[in-house]
Amino acid sequence: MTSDVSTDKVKNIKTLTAIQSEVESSNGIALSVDCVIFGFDENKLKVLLIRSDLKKYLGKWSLLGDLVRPSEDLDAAAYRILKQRTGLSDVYLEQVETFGAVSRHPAGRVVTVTYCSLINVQHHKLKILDNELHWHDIQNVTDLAFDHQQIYDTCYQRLQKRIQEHPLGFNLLPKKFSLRDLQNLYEAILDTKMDRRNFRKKFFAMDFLIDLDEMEQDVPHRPGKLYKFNFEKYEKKKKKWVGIDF
Amino acid sequence: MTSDVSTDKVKNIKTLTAIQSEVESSNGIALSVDCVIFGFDENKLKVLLIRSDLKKYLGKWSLLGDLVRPSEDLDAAAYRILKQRTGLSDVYLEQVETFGAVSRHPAGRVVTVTYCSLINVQHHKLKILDNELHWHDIQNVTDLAFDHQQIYDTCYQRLQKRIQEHPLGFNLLPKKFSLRDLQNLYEAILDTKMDRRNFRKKFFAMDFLIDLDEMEQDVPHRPGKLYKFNFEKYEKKKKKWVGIDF
DNA sequence: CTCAATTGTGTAAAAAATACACATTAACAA
DNA sequence: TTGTTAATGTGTATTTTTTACACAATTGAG
Repeated sequence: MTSDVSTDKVKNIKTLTAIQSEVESSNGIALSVDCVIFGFDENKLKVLLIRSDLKKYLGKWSLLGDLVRPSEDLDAAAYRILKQRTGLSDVYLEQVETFGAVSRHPAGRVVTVTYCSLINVQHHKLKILDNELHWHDIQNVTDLAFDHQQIYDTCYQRLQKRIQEHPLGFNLLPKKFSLRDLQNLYEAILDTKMDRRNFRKKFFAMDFLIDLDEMEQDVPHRPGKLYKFNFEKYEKKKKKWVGIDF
Repeated sequence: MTSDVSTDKVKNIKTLTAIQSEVESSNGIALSVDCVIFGFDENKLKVLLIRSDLKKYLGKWSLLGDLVRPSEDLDAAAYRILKQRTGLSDVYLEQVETFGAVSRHPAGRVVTVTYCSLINVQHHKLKILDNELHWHDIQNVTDLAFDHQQIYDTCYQRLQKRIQEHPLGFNLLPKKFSLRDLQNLYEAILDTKMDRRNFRKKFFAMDFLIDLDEMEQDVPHRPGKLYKFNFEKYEKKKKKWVGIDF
């Protein structure tokens, strides 16, 4: 883990204004990566946004992104952005869609490849030192800068779909969690209520949970058991995986 | 319908060599679109490929693609390629994934946005006049130029998945078809055998088939009924659509 | 007229999803 | 210490969905 992300930011992260000048000086199509970074905290699904520094979008929030460097793989660019902004590496990242309407960016022709990322807010919490960067409840994500609202909507829908096919949710939880935590997460992402007994049945049947023989602490009621996710077992089964159903 | 696609081609379609010089003269990242165009003929799933004209890939087959023009939307570029190559417009087209490894193209940095397209071979049949362009059985698609094998594999997997969630198969069939045709199509795409009775049951339950009160002609056995697909009804239901299961 | 090939149809069995209730545990307040 | 609160942990019956499976009817060909 790096010691100070804010320093990195000042040094390495281009502002949108800087991007603008780069795009203008180019005579072709510029390529960027934008990340929709999801987190889960206080039983709410959150997304990490930054304030736009373009005049046109003054005060609006936007996704985290940057231009792709000439000798950088696309995925590497997405990882770089995540690392710079959250200090986290080794996180879940999935390419979602590429947006390339001619006039989507006021600075010129910028095509953007978008990625969806799931991170564990506990691990990341202390590293946001820039007050222009905030976790937003997904309820309140409206009217983003550029075409970022559309991008965000697409990524959120993708997340909803993917989490019903693969147990990705674990990427959003701390290492140890209770089944209630897990269900809260699924209910937050899918925006539904589920039957507690059937939910447990389904997850136990999947057989990806390792019982830690520990209990929740400091809860004002009967504590639940804690589990961790069996990533190895999932990776093995993933090839043949057809899907979960909720 | 345009009268002569081959003329269009000579005038408008860049060769890969031409792309190469464009890429080399640029100092940034070039952006292209590649299309995986699927067809269905003689009960086999086919994909449209063209011979590479790059020395490095001499004799190998590659996907149909072109550079994106500076003032052209991404989707428009994909439609343009389809129109130029098949003469067809108004076809099913879906963006699949963007490939951007630094050295994926020998001519320089070219990031490519890939699209999957489904077309009706009957409508298109007469328009291939270029003998460097061919329909290939999907069984025989191996060792494509560039990273096109990977791209093709990704698109084929996507097709297999999508066709189990949405009734896209109709885009590959003629307007009138029998249930046997439909089942042959699904069996070809998914590479499985299905129970005839259960297959029929499932499709009738979906309620997207319009009985034309016509019969197959010139078959050496009892002829089957012909149907057409109810696109309007599907479009209405699509919003709430969760998925078919096969 | 018979043969070959394929269509069209229904039902029973198995599997999966859903609905639903009560005893148990720990923290806290009285 | 005891009762209250708020949640955990568990099993079964019902419904729905999926699967497996067989036989009569139709057409063209010989």
